[in-house]
Amino acid sequence: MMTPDDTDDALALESQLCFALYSTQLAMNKLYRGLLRELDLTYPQYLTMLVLWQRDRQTVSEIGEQLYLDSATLTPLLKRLEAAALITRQRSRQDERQVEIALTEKGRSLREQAKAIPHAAGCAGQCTPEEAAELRDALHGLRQRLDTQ
Amino acid sequence: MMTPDDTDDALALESQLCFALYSTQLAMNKLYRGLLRELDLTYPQYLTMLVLWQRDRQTVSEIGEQLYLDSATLTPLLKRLEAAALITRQRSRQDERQVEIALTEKGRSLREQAKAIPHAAGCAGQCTPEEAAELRDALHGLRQRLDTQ
DNA sequence: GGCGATTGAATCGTGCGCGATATAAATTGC
DNA sequence: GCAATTTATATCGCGCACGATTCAATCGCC
Repeated sequence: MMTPDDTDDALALESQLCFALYSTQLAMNKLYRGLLRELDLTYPQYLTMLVLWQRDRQTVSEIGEQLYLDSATLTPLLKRLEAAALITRQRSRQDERQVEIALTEKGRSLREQAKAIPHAAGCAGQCTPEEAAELRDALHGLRQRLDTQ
Repeated sequence: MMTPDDTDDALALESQLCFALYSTQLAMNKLYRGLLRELDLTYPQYLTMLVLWQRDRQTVSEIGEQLYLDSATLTPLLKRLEAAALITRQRSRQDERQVEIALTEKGRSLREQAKAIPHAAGCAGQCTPEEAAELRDALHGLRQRLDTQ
């Protein structure tokens, strides 16, 4: 049976997946702000460093593909990482349109301090590795379906 | 057995729940940008309207408690909703520190157009209601654990 | 009644995200 | 070989988020 406010329920804030995602991301951001304070990184800067720690020397758009960010976001962010002496930005010789991002020694060595962060975050979320992996995979699945729209 | 790069795996971008959350939220935001274009609302503005459609006449901090946002974010956002003639902002008589936010007739009537959005978003995410509810609850649980840290 | 503490909103500064546009380099087509 | 198109990055403008601070109103306490 259809009640008059079935559509009301659909518009209820707490019933919506999108708000669960939004507010949890806000909380996660807050958590990482604290964890990253002593590394002097913002959360998107940390993600960028993760990408470079996995593979050094990438172009702006290669980094962007992995983070789902474009140059309008990355260029200023990378300039700040450069100002912090964690990376260098240099035009490619082969293709002058591209800018190669490379870690400095300081950038590489920051990785040691960063190693503690995933575990600290896991503790804060009070997730077992299995729970975390399951939720992660569900989110990646959702993102993929959203991306292909 | 411990391999030398166990910690490397922990720092891998795609292995991290936080990045799954981050990138899925970016994708969700992009989806809503499209859906909300004809309502002339941003996504945080839409969430604010959801709060007010559920209960009219709330103070800035009451809205903030539901959205997990503070006045530094809400005040300018609410001023934009006021400029769009969707809400009014008025100092409370009883307590002059508070500002009461109320829907205008235009704000109330926008709800009719918004009714279509949750369903459209559900289709885009290609989730069954059950999947969506399960993921939503898992996220709310995580957020709660993150908040109480 | 008066005064220090608290509360609610606003303001300021910084750093994302991203649509739109610009610019320069490389590639394609003829 | 050169004009037209495409590609990679940068720039601009706007709207969040949020830490830090300010300011006025209210509360608590004597």
